[in-house]
This record gives sequence, structure tokens and C-alpha cells, in this order.
Amino acid sequence: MARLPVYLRALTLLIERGVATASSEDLAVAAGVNSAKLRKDLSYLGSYGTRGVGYDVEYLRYQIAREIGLTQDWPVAIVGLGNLGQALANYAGFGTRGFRVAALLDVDPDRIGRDFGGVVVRHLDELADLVDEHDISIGVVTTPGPVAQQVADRLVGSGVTSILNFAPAVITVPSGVDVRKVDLSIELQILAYHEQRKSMAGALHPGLDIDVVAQVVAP
Amino acid sequence: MARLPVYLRALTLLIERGVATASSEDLAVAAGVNSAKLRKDLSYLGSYGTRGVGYDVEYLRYQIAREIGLTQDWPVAIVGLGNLGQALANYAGFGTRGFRVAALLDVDPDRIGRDFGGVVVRHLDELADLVDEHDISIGVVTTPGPVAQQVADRLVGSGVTSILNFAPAVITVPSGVDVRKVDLSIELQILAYHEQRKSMAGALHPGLDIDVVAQVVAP
DNA sequence: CGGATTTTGTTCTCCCGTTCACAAACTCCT
DNA sequence: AGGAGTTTGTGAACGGGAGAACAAAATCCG
Repeated sequence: MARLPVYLRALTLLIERGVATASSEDLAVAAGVNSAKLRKDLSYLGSYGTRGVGYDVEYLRYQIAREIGLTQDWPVAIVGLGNLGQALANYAGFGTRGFRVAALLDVDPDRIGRDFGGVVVRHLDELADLVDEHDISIGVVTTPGPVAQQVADRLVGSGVTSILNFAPAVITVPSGVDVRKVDLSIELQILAYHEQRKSMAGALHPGLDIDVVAQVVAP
Repeated sequence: MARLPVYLRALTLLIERGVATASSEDLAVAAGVNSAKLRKDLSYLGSYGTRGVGYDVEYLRYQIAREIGLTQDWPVAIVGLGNLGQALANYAGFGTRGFRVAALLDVDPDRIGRDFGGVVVRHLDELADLVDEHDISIGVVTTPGPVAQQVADRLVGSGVTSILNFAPAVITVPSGVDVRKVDLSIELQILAYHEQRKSMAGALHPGLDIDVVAQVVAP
């Protein structure tokens, strides 16, 4: 389930606050979901709650981390050391969440050899060796859109079986390989779409703006 | 619909390739979706296709851009000039997609006054003035998790009605305000979950690894 | 010790999105 | 001009996830 990481974060937050036990309702609020949905999700992992009491926060957190596979550290390769790639390479929160930047790749001679957070940028041609050496199965693509597909092909060819794609392009991979896409422009465009709707709502009923808005904002 | 931006990108790609007309099947492949779904989505905007021919790529692209609201430029404020905030501030692809970095905010004295892509970082206290001055309705949060909520509160208080949240935290806002969340760790954890499953599939059937994998990879 | 209370785990229903499938509409070729 | 071939737009069936609701289980308190 795609919501397990959200629950994991909520649990970590509660642990930091010193909470020892929490009901599904508490967790649901912290994770921003419905409590019934949360209970159903957790029931897939097993019966880790106690009726009348709630969930042992620490224990549940371990079980979810175990389910996700975060009891081990996942080595990650980042391809494309542009603005975003550099930001990710320097991102400290990486290591605290079960991941480790094991390799940085680029083709620009100006970038090769530079050091980000203790890892040196290597040429993309060395990808296969590095994947093999560090047992990397997850690749992050932060290249320009036009080369994203061929980078993905090389990642897959080197043995990577999961790709996180930040490039503005649709990439296709063989079955058995997972791809997730994060696209800043698309997210912003979705927001813009809603923004436009908001401003149109007022324009459609001139003179009624205030009443309409008031109903929408505080129903 | 959240898929319109994807179609928009696919159409832009086809235009760059010099394609003048495309069938729903062509578009669906370029966008990575099912053709029936794409046709149904487009039918909500109106009848912009011609039976037996397909869609006029240029015309359709304009109609979708218009629907999303990209005929205007959206000024955006970025709060938090850490690694990620700096990367976004320098991101050139911003402007080409209907958005403009209108304000950069932080509270760190070392960052205030610095210039990213022609925009100077200002103190967060000036937020309301800048939002007002530039007519900003979209805010991007790239702060550490613990302060994300209060930054969001200040954004909303200043008149921002759409927030793109990169901070690893759940933020709550009044109804009428839209929030979208992008979380690197969660995406990676979802990939890790699938990775773990992949490696377990082999372990469950020792001796059959090769056959099983072969079936999964090339069915 | 037993009833009241809390909270989980699960069943059931509903609703929305996806996909199939086909008629209508348009082009092309003879 | 007319039939063959394409492709859109949409009605209908399907599937799955979301939430309400409730029984089972545990604690608390008199």
C-alpha cells in the first residue's frame, strides 16, 4: 500500500513526542486520513492493535518499517547532477529514512569528479560497474526530459529494477521494473487549474461573490 | 482532471516533432494512458476531435492550456531556500510552463539578500507585502518539516490559496485552500516496498528462481 | 465480579473511475 | 457517388477502493 510510508512518518512523529500508545483515530489525524481506512490498512499487516487500548506506537512503527523493507539500507544511484540532482545529493534526510546515496552519475565533464556529501560524481559509462559494486537496485533520474528515456534504459540494462523519475518525460520500462514519477510542473498546473476555477466562481455570479465565497469557505 | 497536464505535455512533444494531427491512440501512447480514458477525458472539454481523422494537435493543446488556465502566467512564491528551494529557484523550466518565480522567502540571515535567477531572497516577514504586490496565489513550501505548518499558516494568512508542499509533514489548511504534497522519501519507500517483494518472490521458491523470474519479466 | 466504555477488526454497501464495445461521423478510393 | 476503412464520442458493464456500521475483545470502575 502506498499509504504505509505516511503512517510510518506519523508514527515517528508521535514517538518523538513521547507518545507510547495511540488509537486509530489519533493516528488517522496525524497521517491525514480516515480512521476506518487506516484500520483496514493495518489489518492487512496483521493484528497489531489491542481493542479498547489502541496501538503500541513503537511496535507498530517497527512492523511497518519491516513491511516496507526499511530494516535494511537501500543504496541509491542518482543520474543527472543539475540543480535538482545536486539538491538531492546533498539532502541529509536521505540517510535517516533508510536510503543511502551510493553513486552519482553524469556525462558533463564539469560535473564529473565533484564531491557531494562524500560521494564523487562519475561518468555515466561507469554505471553498470557501480550498480554491481554497491548492489544498487533503485535509481533516481534527475536529467533533462529528452535524455530521460535513454538513461532509464541504461539503468535497467545495468540491473536497476526501480526508478524514481523527476524528469518531465514519460519513460517506458520492461515489466518487472517499477517507475514512479514526480513532476513539479504537473503539480503546479493542477493547482493553477483549481486557482482558475476559484476566480471564475466569483465572476460567474457578479454581485454575489461574498455570499458564495462565504458558503464555500465556511459551510 | 489531474491528467490534463500530462496530455498537455504529450501534445507539446508531438508539436515539437512536427506532428499536425494525432489519433486518441497516438496521444494515449505519448501520455502513457488508455485511449478510451483519454477520449472520455477530452470529451469533457468539448468535441475537439474529428471522427475518422483524430485531433488537431495545436488546437487541442491550446484548448487544454486554456482549460488549465495557462493562458496567463502564474506568479509563485517559494518559501525555504535550502537545497531544494535553491534548485527550484534556479529551475529554468519554470517559466516555459506558465509559471514565474515572483518571490523568495527565508528566515536565515545568510540567505536573505542572495539572488537566484534574478530574484532576491527576502525575509519571511515581508511575505504578505510581496503576495499583495505581485498578486501571488500559489506558494511552494521547501522548508524543514517541523516549520512547514506555520509557514503554511502564514501563506494562507497572506492570501495564498494554493500550496505545493515539499516538506516531509502533513499540513492542514482551511477549506478553500488547495494543498498538493510531493515527498521524496515516501516515493522511495514505495519503491523499496516493491523491491523487497521482488527479492522475496525468489526466496519463497528456492530452486525455481530462474523460471519464475523469467515468467514475470517476459510474459 | 460484572456492567459500562473504549477501540479494534471486519462486513457490507455505495460510489466513482476505468474499460469495453459500438453507433455515428468523417475520409479516402474506386 | 458509394462503399470500405478509421476514429471519435458515449452508453453500459465491471472492478475496486472508501466510508459507515457493527460485533468482538479488552480495560476500567464500582
